[in-house]
Amino acid sequence: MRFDRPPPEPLASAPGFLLSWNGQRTSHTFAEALKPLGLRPHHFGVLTLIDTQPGSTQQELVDRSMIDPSSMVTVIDELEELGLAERRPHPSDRRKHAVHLTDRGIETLGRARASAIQTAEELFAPLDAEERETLRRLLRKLAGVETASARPRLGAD
Amino acid sequence: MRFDRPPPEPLASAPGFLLSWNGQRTSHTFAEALKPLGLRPHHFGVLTLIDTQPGSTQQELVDRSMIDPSSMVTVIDELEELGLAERRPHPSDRRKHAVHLTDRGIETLGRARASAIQTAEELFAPLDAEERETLRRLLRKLAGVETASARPRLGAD
DNA sequence: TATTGTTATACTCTATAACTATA
DNA sequence: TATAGTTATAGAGTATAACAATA
Repeated sequence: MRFDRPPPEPLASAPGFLLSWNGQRTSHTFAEALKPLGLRPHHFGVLTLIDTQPGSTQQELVDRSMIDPSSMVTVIDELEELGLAERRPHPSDRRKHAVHLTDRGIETLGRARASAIQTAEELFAPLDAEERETLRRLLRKLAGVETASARPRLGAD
Repeated sequence: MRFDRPPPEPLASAPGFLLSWNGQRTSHTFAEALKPLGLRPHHFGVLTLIDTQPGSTQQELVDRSMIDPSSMVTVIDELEELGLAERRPHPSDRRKHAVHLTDRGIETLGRARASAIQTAEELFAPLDAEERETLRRLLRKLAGVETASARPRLGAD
């Protein structure tokens, strides 16, 4: 699929297609922005989750990411090869690993976040601040995310 | 990716992830709905385009669908195998094919549309009519679709 | 020379099932 | 018996480049 021009009619009039197209373009653009850092979207997502809760087990990361277990193994393998994360023995269960970020992982996550913020800025440029907030609210409602009071948002990706 | 539950935080707070997730769920749900008819989303899209402009060349379908040329060959091959479309000689250029729907293609397209309408109804159930229209408007703007006056919309997919 | 359609191929991503070691 | 992690494998989907026929 090409994303260098808007979808032509009659596709652009179909709400389902519109949503798919915007979603795919978004993933694609973020993926491109992460490439210079040697990362793919899953790497960024998992780095973020480890940062949020250092020492998570792989199973916990699976639950919080919607990535399946075998893919999670690959992602963490790659993060280790890149020197961004490491598996440590879990204190109380020898089956589990406690996954942590390395110093370099923390640095790289910072750079990835900056890149994501800039990408989001470019992607959402056609919308003003109020429209962006409306879109976010509608997408959360559509996804079935609990809208329990005002959670702090991530701003970036 | 699993779509049977909403994405957990902090992913659900990231506008880019939200958009990707909703888009992927939408594609996935439409794909599932089309399976009983033996169709994939590309089949439905191309059937729609042929119906809109019978006798289109494959290149025209490529331009109007954002499907690349070699994939278009496969899609039309499959539509022919299913007895839903056929390549006819182009009246003025022997390199080209004029692609038409068969009677069965027209019937199947009708069934696919009905299925798409029902799927869209289920997907967008969390939003009321006004919210759906707002979402559609914002997604069109985000995609860069020209909002030139009121075009008739497709209602369905 | 350029265009239309085709073929062959390779690549990415993901899903599935079977296996191990521990509990 | 059940769980955490791993491995191997297969499948879907898509992109790329080379090619033949025709303009």
